[in-house]
Amino acid sequence: MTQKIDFLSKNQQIVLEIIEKAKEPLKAYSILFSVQKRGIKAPPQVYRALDRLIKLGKIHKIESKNAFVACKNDSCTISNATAFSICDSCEMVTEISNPKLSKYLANFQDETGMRYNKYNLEFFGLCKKCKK
Amino acid sequence: MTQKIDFLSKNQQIVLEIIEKAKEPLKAYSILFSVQKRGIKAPPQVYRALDRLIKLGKIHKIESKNAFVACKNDSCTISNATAFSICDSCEMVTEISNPKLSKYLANFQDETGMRYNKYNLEFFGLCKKCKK
DNA sequence: ATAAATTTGTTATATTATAACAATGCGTAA
DNA sequence: TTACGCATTGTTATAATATAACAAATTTAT
Ligand SMILES: [Zn+2]
Ligand SMILES: [Zn+2]
Ligand SMILES: [Zn+2]
Ligand SMILES: [Zn+2]
Repeated sequence: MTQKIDFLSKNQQIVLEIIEKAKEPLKAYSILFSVQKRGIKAPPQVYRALDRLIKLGKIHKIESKNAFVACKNDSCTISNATAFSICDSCEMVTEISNPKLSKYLANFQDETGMRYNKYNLEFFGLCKKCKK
Repeated sequence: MTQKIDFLSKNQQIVLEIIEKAKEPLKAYSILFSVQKRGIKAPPQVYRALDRLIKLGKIHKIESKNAFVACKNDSCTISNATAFSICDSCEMVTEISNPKLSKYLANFQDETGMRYNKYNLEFFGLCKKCKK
C-alpha cells in the first residue's frame, strides 16, 4: 500500500495542535503530559506522532535542545532544509526562512564533491530583547 | 583563581585520546565502557571531560547523533562555528572546513538584524563510497 | 468474509544526561 | 606550618530522552 501523505491521525492532530499553540519549543515529555487527558498515554504515541509530523514538514526538531517547533513556512515543503535562530538567554527559537541562505546551502558542495539532500543549521546568539 | 585553559586533566586526556583514535563519532557511554579500565568509572566523569573538551574546541558534538568527534582543524579555535558532512548510509562524519562557508555563515544576518556568535551546521547525504 | 498488512496502544527497557553530595587536592592567609 | 576556603574529581542515585517488543484494533486486499 502506498503511504497516506495528507491525512493526520487523531494523535498526530493533537500533538500538532499543542506544538502550534506553544510559543517555545516543546519537549516530548512535556507534550506527553499535556495530552494525557486527550487519550495519549505513552511515549511511543507521542514519538510516532512527532516522527510523522517531522516527515511531513509540519514540525521540526531543534537538535541542540531535543525540542520541537511548528513549521512557520506554511507547512515546510523543505523540511529537509532547516535553519533556526536560537537565543542563548531566553531560549527563544525562530525558524529562519531566507531564500538566499537556503539557496546557498542547497547548492553547497564540499571539496570531495559530495552533495547533500538535507541540512540543519542552528544559529546561536542573543535576541534583540535579550541584547538590551 | 583564574581558569586553566591549556591543561588537560588525566580524564580529559584519556577521553580525548579515545575520540581521536576513533574513525567514527563516539557515544558517551561507549567512551565510558572503553575507559573503565583506565579508572573512569561513572558517567559524570565522561560528561565533564566531554564538556571541557568541547569548550576547548578539541572535540565537537554531532547533535543529530548524540556523538562526539575530534576536531580536525588543528584544534579548532572556532569551536563555536562548526559544520559537518554526515552520510545517511554509513554514518561517516567529517568536519567541513571551508573558509567561504564559514565566512558566509559568520556574517549572516537575519531580517531582524540579529547577529550570531555561534552556529552548527549538519549536512546529510550519501558519501562517495555509498553513492556508488 | 477472511486473511494479510498496517497502524495504534501498552508494557517494558534502553540510552543519554545531570543532580547531589562526598572525598580529594590545592592555594593562601594567619 | 596549619587550617580554611575553593575548585576539581569521584560516586551514587536518578532524571530525561527515546525505542524495542508485542498485543489489540483498524484498514486493505483477496
Ligand atoms: Zn519549516
Ligand atoms: Zn532572548
Ligand atoms: Zn573543529
Ligand atoms: Zn557513506
